[in-house]
Amino acid sequence: MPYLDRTVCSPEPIDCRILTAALELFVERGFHKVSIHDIQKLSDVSIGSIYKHFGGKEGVAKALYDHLLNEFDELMDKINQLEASQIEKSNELIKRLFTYTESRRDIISFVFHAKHNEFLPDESLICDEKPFLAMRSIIEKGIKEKEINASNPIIAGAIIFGSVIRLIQLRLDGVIKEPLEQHYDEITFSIWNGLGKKIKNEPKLKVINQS
Amino acid sequence: MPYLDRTVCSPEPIDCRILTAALELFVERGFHKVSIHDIQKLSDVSIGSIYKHFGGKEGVAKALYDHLLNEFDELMDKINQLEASQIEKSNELIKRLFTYTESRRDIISFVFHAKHNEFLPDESLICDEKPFLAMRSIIEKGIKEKEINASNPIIAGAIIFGSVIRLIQLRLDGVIKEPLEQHYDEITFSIWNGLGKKIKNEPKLKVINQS
DNA sequence: GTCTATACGCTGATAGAC
DNA sequence: GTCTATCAGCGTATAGAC
Repeated sequence: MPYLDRTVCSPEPIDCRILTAALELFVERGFHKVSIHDIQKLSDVSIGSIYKHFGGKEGVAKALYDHLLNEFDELMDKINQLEASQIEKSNELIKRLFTYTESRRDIISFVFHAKHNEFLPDESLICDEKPFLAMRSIIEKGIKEKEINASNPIIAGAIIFGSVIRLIQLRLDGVIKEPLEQHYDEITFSIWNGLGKKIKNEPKLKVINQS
Repeated sequence: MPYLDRTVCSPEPIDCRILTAALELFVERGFHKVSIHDIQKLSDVSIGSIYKHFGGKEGVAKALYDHLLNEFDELMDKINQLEASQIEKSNELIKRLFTYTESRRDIISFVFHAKHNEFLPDESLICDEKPFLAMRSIIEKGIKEKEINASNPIIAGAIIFGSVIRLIQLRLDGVIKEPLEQHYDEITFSIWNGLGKKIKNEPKLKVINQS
């Protein structure tokens, strides 16, 4: 996957150099604490060129956002092409996200850790973007096919990927010391089978075991 | 609970007026898009006074942060005084958070939706603050007392409260249309009993039913 | 303690040379 | 297409009157 990477592309095209530098800075300091001059310095591309290519700082952020969402969407396509149950597809996604959290933390950080609406005001919510709709659609199918036991796909999605995103954030913040891959089995098991022991609604549990 | 509230305190002390206005603005636009002049206008307190009281915009944000964390900490104290299992305590917290999300969305938004490290650089991570440690401690006890079935309290906490925080965010963003209280039963059930139907590790499920 | 007016620096943006 | 020099505006912070 041709992710933006400062170390890989050496005589990179100029717009790639800009985006790569911007990603690094945005993740490190946050959008608002990065100036055009900072991007200019790190990318070694003149301010004029930055304006020519992207029309300003917001334009750089938007291009970066679109580019990374596109990469993420391609990943979702691959996952959707798998011959697998919806839960297996979800788990594959979780595994890949954990791997990227270690290998490309800047990308994961920008997509999942940033408050995009603060610097992309016109942008629709990230959860309405294509790859996130694909995620939701997996959950919907899972519910329809009685694989996932929930009444509402949005809520089910929030529970599943809320957990995953939180784990990723804690890992990025250094609260979790070990790579998340290491906890993959426990996490997916917990998500799909629950953490609880004391069960109030006994009847419902039986539904879970049935079929 | 004496939360900051513009409508309640009418001839408020000056510092309360500043904090209340700041909270409103920070939540609406985000910290970086609010200027001292904006706070001055809304609070109707002069810039000089704002500097005297809080030493600047960051100072206002820090005071707000401390104040709200303190309120949250008092809530955790109350919950910890309940004669209840750890799961019941967690559920009580979840219920209260859902209620506040409807009644005091600004507070919830500032505490859970903001990226504090972007404007409070020296501040420790929010998950290391007192009330969050109290949350973690509930989980730890739950695991020790074999109430919660997990090996690692941080991961268990991430799964439980990651879900909850995500739901709150989706509610604040308007993606979830109904008040979360309405989904409380389904959510807590899903969190504690899992979403999955196909269970790979049959043995572990039996452990869940036991005792 | 509270306020107003002002200074200064930084940032985004442009114009024009190469 | 790429760059440099420069400008205008905003936002923080202060000094000093009341």
